[in-house]
Amino acid sequence: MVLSEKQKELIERIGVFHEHKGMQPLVGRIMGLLLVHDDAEATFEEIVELLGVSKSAVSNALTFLQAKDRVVYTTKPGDRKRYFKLKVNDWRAEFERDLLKIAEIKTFVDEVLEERKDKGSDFCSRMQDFSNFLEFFKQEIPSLFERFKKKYS
Amino acid sequence: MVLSEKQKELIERIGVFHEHKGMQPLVGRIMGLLLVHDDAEATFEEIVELLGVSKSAVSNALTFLQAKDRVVYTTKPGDRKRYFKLKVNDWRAEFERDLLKIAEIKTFVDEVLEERKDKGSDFCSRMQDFSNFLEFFKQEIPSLFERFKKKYS
DNA sequence: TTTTCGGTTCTCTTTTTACAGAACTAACAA
DNA sequence: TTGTTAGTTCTGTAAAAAGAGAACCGAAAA
Repeated sequence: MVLSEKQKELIERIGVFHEHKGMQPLVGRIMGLLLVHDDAEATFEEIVELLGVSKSAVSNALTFLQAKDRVVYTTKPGDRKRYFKLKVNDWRAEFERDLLKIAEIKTFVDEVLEERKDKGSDFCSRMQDFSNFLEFFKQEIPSLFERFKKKYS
Repeated sequence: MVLSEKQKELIERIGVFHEHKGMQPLVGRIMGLLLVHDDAEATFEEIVELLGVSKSAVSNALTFLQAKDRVVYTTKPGDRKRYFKLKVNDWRAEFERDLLKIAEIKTFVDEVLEERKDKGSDFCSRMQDFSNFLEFFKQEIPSLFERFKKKYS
């Protein structure tokens, strides 16, 4: 396949978005490519050609994406190539991981509170509020998905 | 003040946590310092000395943190120094920003869906589910904070 | 069994990041 | 008016990240 201008531009923007999340440039662009690719999957060679990067870079990026459980590959009978695709089925699990990750700060908030000597201070009480909220938030996550499921069924 | 071993170690861990979120090392450690600092605030000079870094690095990091609305400074009469502290009051706004940020992917999902030609495919329908969920999620955010408020009052 | 294909690994280069250090500046102080 | 304080800005640099390119490797094909 050949990428349209619109597709190329989308890939770049999706790439930058993921870069801001801490991923390396090529990783983000590969995710972009797999999203806009007409077949929703691509071979190793195709990725190299469509993104104009080296085999080594693609190899490393794909290894990373597979380790992070974001990409899988399938094979086809009589074809040695691997067909890489995003695990779109798993958006729920992935999103849940993201939510838990941002709530992870609770660990530090709690440790800080334990360590501080000014327990009664305004500072500590604010931090305690935050910690309480984070606990509440974590507990709310499952019900969030359930409520969504109920709404769309 | 002087930092205890436990405080130093906490600062490093908080620093690394923020690094993983894409912030530069010193920015994360300054946030850590302001969290564990006995006074919950620190002067420019103190930050330089306690973290053992250069003035320029601290200046840039503080400028960044203020631009991101994470840190403010106060002054005291007859004292030219600035006392930098975290905006702990704003944890709610900050957390909301984080949530909106991870939901930002919806923009791309929707653009991808618009661009794709295989509208009826399994791939597209999964992506549409995800987009619907993200919309639902964004709408749920205010009520999340309200429910928390109600619970703790 | 040799060649080809599909991908990996290693080494080297380029680019970017993060910071140091010194010069600089604005405000106040002596 | 000169000096001091508190911080900023500029320039250089060490280290790390990102990727190129070539050598390599294993499985399958010829």
